[in-house]
Amino acid sequence: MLEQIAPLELKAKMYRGFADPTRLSILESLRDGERMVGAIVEATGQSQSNVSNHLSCLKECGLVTSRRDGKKIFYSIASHQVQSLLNDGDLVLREIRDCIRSCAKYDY
Amino acid sequence: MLEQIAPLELKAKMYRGFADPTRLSILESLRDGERMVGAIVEATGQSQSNVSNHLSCLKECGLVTSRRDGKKIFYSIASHQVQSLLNDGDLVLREIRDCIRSCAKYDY
DNA sequence: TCATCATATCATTAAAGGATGATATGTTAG
DNA sequence: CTAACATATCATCCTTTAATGATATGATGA
Repeated sequence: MLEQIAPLELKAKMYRGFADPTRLSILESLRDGERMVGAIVEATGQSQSNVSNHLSCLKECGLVTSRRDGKKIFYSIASHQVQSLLNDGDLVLREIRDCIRSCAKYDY
Repeated sequence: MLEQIAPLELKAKMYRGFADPTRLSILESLRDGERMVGAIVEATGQSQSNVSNHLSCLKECGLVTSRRDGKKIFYSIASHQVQSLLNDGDLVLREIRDCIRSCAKYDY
């Protein structure tokens, strides 16, 4: 099954990691450096279980990495390339800010 | 309402344009240059109404632009910056291809 | 004006997706 | 060993999302 998945769908799947507000807020909280789960929970204002759930997926997708230090687990952005994508996202948003604000779809 | 939407949600909203397979295939079909709707329909293999619906949203969000030539409407990627984001997406995907393939979420 | 071409819009439906809250699991100090 | 800390997992539910197919709208040539 998965062997036959087209690159396009893989790519869309990748962008999904950025397209959900909770996930994006997690990634944003990690831009300045690694954080433990508890800190991500505080930074994002989401429930611990929700954050854990999303982190699990982001990690499995390869967008973040983790390391354990005793009871604590630290997460960080997986690569410079992911950071670069986030930076580009900022630039695009700057361009289309007014348009996207007025679009009625995806009213978060 | 919309005035109060946080930048994070705006950004997630922007990434949404890339995270849906149909939308992404539309954007991908435009990377080499502008196309009329009919051609996008062929390139993506989606129904005309579905393509139109997504194009409408992509346009309103500012990710694509359009011009009319008689009966035909041509769409193109809105800016170099959007192209750049697509390029970065390719690079990230290259890095995480094996991981994301194995992730069970978003089985397109 | 009307038929044809090209595209946009709309109502409906089925499926996907995300959050919650309880609970399970892993680590560690006393 | 046990309690406390930190995090992961799970079942459920509600909301959102995308596709379909019919139809509306716009442009044009005869």
